[in-house]
Amino acid sequence: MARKLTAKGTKRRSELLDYAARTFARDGYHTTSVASIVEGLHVGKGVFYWYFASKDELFIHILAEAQRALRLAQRDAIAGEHDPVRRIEQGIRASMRWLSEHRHLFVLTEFARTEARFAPVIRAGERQAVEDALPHVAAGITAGLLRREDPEVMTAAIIGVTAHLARVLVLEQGRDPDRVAQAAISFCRDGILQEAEVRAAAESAGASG
Amino acid sequence: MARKLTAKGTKRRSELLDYAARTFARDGYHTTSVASIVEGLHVGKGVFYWYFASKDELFIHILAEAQRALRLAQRDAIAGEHDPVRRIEQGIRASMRWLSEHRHLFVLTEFARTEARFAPVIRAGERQAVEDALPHVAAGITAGLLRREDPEVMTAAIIGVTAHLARVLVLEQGRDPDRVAQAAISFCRDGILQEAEVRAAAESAGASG
Amino acid sequence: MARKLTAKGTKRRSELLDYAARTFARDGYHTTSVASIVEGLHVGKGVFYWYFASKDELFIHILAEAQRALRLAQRDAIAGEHDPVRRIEQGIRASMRWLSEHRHLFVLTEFARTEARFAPVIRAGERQAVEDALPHVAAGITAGLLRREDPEVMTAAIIGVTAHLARVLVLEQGRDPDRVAQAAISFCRDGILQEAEVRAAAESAGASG
Amino acid sequence: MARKLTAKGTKRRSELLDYAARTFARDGYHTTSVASIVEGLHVGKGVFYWYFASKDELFIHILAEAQRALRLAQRDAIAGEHDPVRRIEQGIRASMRWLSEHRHLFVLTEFARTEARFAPVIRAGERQAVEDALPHVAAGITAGLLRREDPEVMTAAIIGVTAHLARVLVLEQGRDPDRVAQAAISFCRDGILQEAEVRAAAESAGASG
DNA sequence: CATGAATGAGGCTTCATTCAT
DNA sequence: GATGAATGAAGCCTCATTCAT
Repeated sequence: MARKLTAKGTKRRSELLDYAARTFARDGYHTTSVASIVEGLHVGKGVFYWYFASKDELFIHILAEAQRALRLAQRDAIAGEHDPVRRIEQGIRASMRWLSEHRHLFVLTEFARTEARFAPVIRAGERQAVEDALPHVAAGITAGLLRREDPEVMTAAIIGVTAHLARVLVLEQGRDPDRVAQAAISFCRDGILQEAEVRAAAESAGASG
Repeated sequence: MARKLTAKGTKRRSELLDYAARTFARDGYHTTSVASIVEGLHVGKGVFYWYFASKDELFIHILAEAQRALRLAQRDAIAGEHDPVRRIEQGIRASMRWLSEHRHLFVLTEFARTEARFAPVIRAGERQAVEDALPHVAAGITAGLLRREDPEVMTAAIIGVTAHLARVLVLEQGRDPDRVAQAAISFCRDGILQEAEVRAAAESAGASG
Repeated sequence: MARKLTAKGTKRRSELLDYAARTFARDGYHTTSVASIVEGLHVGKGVFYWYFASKDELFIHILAEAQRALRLAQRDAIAGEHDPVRRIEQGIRASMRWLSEHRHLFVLTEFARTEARFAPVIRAGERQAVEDALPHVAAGITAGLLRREDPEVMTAAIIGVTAHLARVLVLEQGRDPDRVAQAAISFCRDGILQEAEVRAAAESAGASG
Repeated sequence: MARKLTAKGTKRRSELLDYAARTFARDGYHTTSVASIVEGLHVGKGVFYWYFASKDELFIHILAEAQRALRLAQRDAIAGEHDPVRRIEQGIRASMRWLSEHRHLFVLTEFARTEARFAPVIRAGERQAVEDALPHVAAGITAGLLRREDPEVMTAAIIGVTAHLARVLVLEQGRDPDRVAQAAISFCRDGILQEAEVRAAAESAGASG
């Protein structure tokens, strides 16, 4: 494609992208037909194929755009921040908020991973996300702020926690994204284990009790 | 359905279940046709519908069976264990191993979540998983071994870490599941933050350095 | 076919015929599968093909049997009767009662007429019915009891009235077959027109009124 | 459905309707595949489903349209006529002619009655037909022109005679519809019985002979 | 740019019939 | 005689895509 678009054309194109994304997310990619998309927008089928070469291409556009937007949100969030730990925290907060506000795009990402044609797009995006976060983790380790563990593992774990809590607690259970972000941060920072001293106190109390 | 099956029939049914699961996982559910399944097994198309009412029904069987099997593996893993923390650790290890050994079923689960008719199955399974793990987390908190945080959040976070590391590090990168399990456990136990004392030492060293 | 059947075999065969006939009538011939018939009788598919060469053959048996039975009922009804008009009346009564008691067979006959493979069976049966009734009509004309009209037309008309009233009033509306038979007889005998004298009286009354 | 159709589209749609109706009538509804219909019209399979949601829906359209057309023909036929008896006669004539000219639609109606999903359409149409004719019969009775019998029964009988003679004498035997209509009228008006006086004369003659 | 119409491969499912045991 | 299993042609329908206007 890469057509030159008029102002109206640009608008049409984003209408298509947005409506398709929401419909794909709600009904599934395969379950949504091109016909239903153009019907939903009250336009002819020609419109669709004027702006996009194929249904697949449209979907890949949606995915790429979503990844770009999330990355931007994360970048903005850590812009003025220099402490590695707080950068990570801000990243988690921004991600949680973005996933909450663009839940339909989140769902699409999860689907895309399961189909051979789209998986590479997602994997590339995820590698990118890891590469974006890795330096902060590494810096945190170097600065002695973070444990001396494989930084790639740590990064992946943080992403995993964030995504899963976003899905289960925010999207499915409807909890407040900022609170869930805080919980995710707390979990990632300190884990689940009680601090040694407190634990010792509790144990002696338990023994004496 | 619910036919009476002979020994041969039972075998055929599992062949179908297994072959279909692997093919769905490799090529995607929608991309795999019933025709290709029966061709792959060198049987007539009717065989499929002798054992299953529909492609969807077969898929739901696969999902349910996978959830049951993972749950059994987890149950076995914590059988002889009474300490809540070690129960959680064993659960993570067992899950990681199972997901690594049944990666195709893991992939299917992730897809199923993205389609309205299958999502309920997955969500039910996940609720079940949370309910299974929750008591141990709660017991750990009561015993003063775990931080006094929302146990449901903790449980969800643990599941999120485990699943994500399984996918990225084990399935995609091919790392050893037991090592990844250990990393997941370590992350979940202690988080990423360096212990306060070490941190203090590092900071003073950094200051003096 | 034409197997020699044991007593048990004969029973099985009529069970099949009866169950199939009722199911065909209720659900339609094409809509009823051989599988559903054997399932309904809790037997294997082999049973079906042991007694009948094909689904079509079974159906044709049902049709032929139905026609034979109706014909017998009619024959019995006029057995002791020698007056042509009363023979016709008794024929109508017997038919109405039989159709009411074997409504499922009636429905099948109507369907069979609409499919090229079965239509000839029905038409043959109907020709037979006309041939059976024709002599009585002809005798009635000769005896000066019936109008001097084309006897074939009269016969067809009588059959038409009987069948239609059976379907609409007895089967659909659930009226009493004997009453409907009486109405059919009355209609066939005298038509709808008021007798001339009564009509004349009414008209003069209307004129004076 | 309920599409906006262009002139060309409207034409296509009627082509489909007409061709399908004739083919269904000739070969049977179940025996006629959608594939054979579109092949017969030299169009792609999609065309069928562009205009109709399903084979069943198309068929129901055909039935409804047929009923509407027959009703119109009847209405036209009695338009200038005020005498109840002549209205009935004209109705019979118009019906006979219409059935003869649209024999394929007649056949479809008869089939439709035998399948659960179509039967309601037919029954509704038939109720309509009875309701249309009933007033004239009732008026005839009130005016003293027709016998004082259950008008619904009379109406049903008239319809039964007309339909049956149309099928057997016109469609199957190829007789002239107007002559058959006349015979039907005569039958319905006067029945089969010879008038009393003629009968008496005949009997005395027979006695003396 | 846009529309309604058309294409036709391909998908899911049914089902009469046959067969090994 | 009888069963569960298997066959595979054929049916209905969907849908991404193309095209004439």
